[in-house]
Amino acid sequence: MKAHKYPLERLFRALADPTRLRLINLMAEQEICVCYFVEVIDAPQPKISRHLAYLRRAGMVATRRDGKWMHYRLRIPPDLHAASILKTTIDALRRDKELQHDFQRLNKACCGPRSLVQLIGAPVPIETNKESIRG
Amino acid sequence: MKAHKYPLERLFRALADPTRLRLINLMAEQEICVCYFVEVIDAPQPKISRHLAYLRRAGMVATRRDGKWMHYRLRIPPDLHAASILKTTIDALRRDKELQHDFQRLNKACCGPRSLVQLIGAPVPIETNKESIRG
DNA sequence: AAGCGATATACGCTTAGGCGAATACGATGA
DNA sequence: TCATCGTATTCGCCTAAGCGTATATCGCTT
Repeated sequence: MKAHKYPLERLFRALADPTRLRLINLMAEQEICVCYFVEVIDAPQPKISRHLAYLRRAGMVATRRDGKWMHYRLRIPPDLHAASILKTTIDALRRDKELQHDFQRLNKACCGPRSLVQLIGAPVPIETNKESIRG
Repeated sequence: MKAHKYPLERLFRALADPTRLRLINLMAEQEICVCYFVEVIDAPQPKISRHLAYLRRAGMVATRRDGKWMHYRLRIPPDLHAASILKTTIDALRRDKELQHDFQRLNKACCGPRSLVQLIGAPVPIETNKESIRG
């Protein structure tokens, strides 16, 4: 990642990609496992991992390992303005039709009948950030 | 400019550049003439014009011609979330030391002794957006 | 250790977009 | 109409960063 002159520049670059916006939308209220990102966004796994790595280098997500599974969650930016921008962004994303479909696919993958063999046994997302992001 | 999947993506790309952040900061409360941008930011004039053109294509600024001079002003995004993000961004920029120096240089160029020959007779910035951006 | 599933990284290619330098354009005034 | 000034655009070059493919790594299980 390039060195940025202003801290906000790093935030805006991280937000300036459609795949990363989808990832952020999915993480808005839940810690999510990579396998669900791949399932919901329906993109090649390396593409998902690369964008998650970008968000991690930008300091926007934290990770938690659970055996073979990696969970990603949003980190609230310490800067109040950055946090406000991120919150407003998430509120805007929630209004988008296609991103609402992402949530439906997430619920189907996580909580519906486990018809997909490769997802059986994968860990279910747990809630996070609820009070800090949306409170 | 690329076609963007989500409207916010266009906003974030426009904000993801240090020169454009400086331009936006300077335009926050005033309509500004290109010659002052060049003077304050102290960059080659084509660089300033290219970034202003980018902001215009992104729908973030409007222009007004006054003889040979071109004035740029911020446009409030019609989308409420985008407007909120822009406002928060401007509030954050105002806290930055270097960007405060930009304002000092602007005041010197506009209102101080006109020691710089090429600025004599250039139009003085007029206030704009006061109630909509900062109200 | 070997094998496997989940995830991360490397590689090669392509494109958006930044830059400086040169040039084109448009309005004014001689 | 011609020169000049302010501004915009074009050109060639370069880098950040996107992509798909292939491969490496890591944790678990046998």
